Amino acid sequence: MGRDPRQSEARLKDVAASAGVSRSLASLVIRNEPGPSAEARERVLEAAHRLGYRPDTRAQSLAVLRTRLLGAAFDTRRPFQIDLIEGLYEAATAAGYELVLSAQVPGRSEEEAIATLLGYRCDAAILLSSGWPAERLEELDSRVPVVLIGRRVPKTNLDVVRTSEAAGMRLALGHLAQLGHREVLHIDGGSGQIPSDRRRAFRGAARALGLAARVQRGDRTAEAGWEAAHRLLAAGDIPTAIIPYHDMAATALIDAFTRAGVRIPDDVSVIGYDNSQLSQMSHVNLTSVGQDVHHLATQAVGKAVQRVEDRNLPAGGEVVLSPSLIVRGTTGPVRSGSIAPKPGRSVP
Amino acid sequence: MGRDPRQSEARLKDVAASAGVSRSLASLVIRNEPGPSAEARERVLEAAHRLGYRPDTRAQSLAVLRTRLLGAAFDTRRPFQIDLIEGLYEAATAAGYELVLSAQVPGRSEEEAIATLLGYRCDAAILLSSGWPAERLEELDSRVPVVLIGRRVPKTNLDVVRTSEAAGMRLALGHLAQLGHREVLHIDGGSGQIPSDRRRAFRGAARALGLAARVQRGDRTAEAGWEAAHRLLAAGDIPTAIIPYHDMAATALIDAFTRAGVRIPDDVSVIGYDNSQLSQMSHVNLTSVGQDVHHLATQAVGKAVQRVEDRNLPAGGEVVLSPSLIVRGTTGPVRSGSIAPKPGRSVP
DNA sequence: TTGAAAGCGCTAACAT
DNA sequence: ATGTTAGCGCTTTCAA
Repeated sequence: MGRDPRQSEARLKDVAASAGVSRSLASLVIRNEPGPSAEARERVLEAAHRLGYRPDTRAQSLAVLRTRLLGAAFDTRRPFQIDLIEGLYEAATAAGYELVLSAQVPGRSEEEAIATLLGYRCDAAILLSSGWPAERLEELDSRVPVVLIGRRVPKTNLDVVRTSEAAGMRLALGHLAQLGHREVLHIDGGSGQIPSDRRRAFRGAARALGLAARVQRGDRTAEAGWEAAHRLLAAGDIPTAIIPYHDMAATALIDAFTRAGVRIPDDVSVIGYDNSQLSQMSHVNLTSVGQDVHHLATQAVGKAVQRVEDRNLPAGGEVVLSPSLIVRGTTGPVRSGSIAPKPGRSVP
Repeated sequence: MGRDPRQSEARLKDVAASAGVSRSLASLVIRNEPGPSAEARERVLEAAHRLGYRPDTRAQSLAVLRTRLLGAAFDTRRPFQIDLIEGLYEAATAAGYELVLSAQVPGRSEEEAIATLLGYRCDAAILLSSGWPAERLEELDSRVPVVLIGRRVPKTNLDVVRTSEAAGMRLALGHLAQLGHREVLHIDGGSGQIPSDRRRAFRGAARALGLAARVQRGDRTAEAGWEAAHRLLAAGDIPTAIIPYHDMAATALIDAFTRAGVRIPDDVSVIGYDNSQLSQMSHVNLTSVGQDVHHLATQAVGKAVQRVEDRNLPAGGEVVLSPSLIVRGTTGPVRSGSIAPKPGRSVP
């Protein structure tokens, strides 16, 4: 077996030797701790640079009994979580922690994603997509501080950061009511805590505003919007305002309607959910209930860090943020007169 | 400072003690190595389970001088790379490695993403989105085996796995030619290695097929498609076939056209690039040149692992895969007669 | 301001 | 089949 042609990774020892100082001195310099003389500092830094030295985070964390690592488990298939990742990096960095990602993908369960995080011994875990029941989450939380984003976990005191569904629906339906709409339809997200909360919030807000509320079953896919549109077209029963589960479904629904000659927002107003990159694209231009990703991420990291730094702290319960409504081009005043969709293509 | 109320993480030592065996025996059992008796095995496993033991990957890798970690640097803003991640997890797992992700996001440069990976001491780095020049990549490769996905790096022998742009454009333009199109337009992706390769491939394929080729400047955003469509509409100069840079741009372009009363594919055929989840959505139903994500990921992991296991191996150059054309609903036979787009909305 | 020594959790080579 | 010992790269007392 031949020797590695590649120069083996430089270690602190090498840097110290090369600079002619002890390892501990070199260590202090590298971590920018006070102590070493300016001259020693310079020599060490020079050597480190010359050798391309980079501290080994494993050894480092092993020695200090802390990883300063925040684990984040997310699902590649949920665009909203991708947005969240961006905010988490920023917040973690600001708090002096590193973020380590573990993805849930088809073929890699939440189970595995979380197990990996535990293997890294991250100081806390932030779960963006947990479908786990309360008990499992609580058990996990007894091993490492856990913060959930987005999802309510009833009957527990787990750390949760989420956006108020009730407030979101109040904003959305309030906007529609103001535009003169009297009947609203929600295409829901199927089963799961968030869809169910959102559904309930929809009903509650409609009742409070005196709007007639209808709910149609859907799921978390874009297809659900597409199918709902076709169902409505087939039934010839098209409400003046629709709130699909999220932006993806809303976009698909709009597309189906547009192709069928139903005009948005002239005939039907549509409000999405998540204010995702998709909704922001100018050709989509979707009115949407936005979660404040930045704030969500900051709060989650804040909670995590708090529990890491004071390990006596128990889980702190929910932080509920307010959403905002971003009014774009898919909502408008209700038009009198009936809708006469044309089947088939939309051009004369 | 109070004591941690949380039971401190169980260590191998604890498991061994609890099972009444030595650490090395416990280690063998945990790693499922031959040696320990069935009875000892059982005792250790039981203790491990009871204590919720999970090996510390840091300590493990430190001891074996290998992390069995494949680092992947990607960009959250590029949907194609998200798809790739899924494939990489699968391939890495199959090869007995773990995948560790490091994202490039607005506010976190490629620089930092890669530095983090080096800190983890991953055995090899797979770069999905490198914009680095050849020299920097070569220098990095001298520290740790590097495999690039997607991007050609001229004049080097770096490990690269990519899809042939030439073949992709041949497929796309061949399909269009067969449908009777005589003139094709490419909205390009601006500057960068991939856009430039793709542009050149477009021109080459058009020439070979005897098609009139036009190229319009764009960039890597969806907006570029939207804007291109409006430019064409304004100029009243709409070709019968268009190949935007990627699916996102294609979708935006189609949307702009549809709203203006230009029918797809009746008036204009459109082919996207990437066969992304977006293009697969039934309401988008976009004919698209697909890169084989699974194959791309497998090859990249294969190359990485090869160089990890035989560290004498030099970088192995390019692997170029063949794309395929997924024909969906946005391409059709060229129609005789001129296109008369209606400005404004699409319904009578 | 600097150095020596112990230890973080684990594996590996070598006893027994 | 099982235990002992040294060491992975780093930080951290503690002494000099």
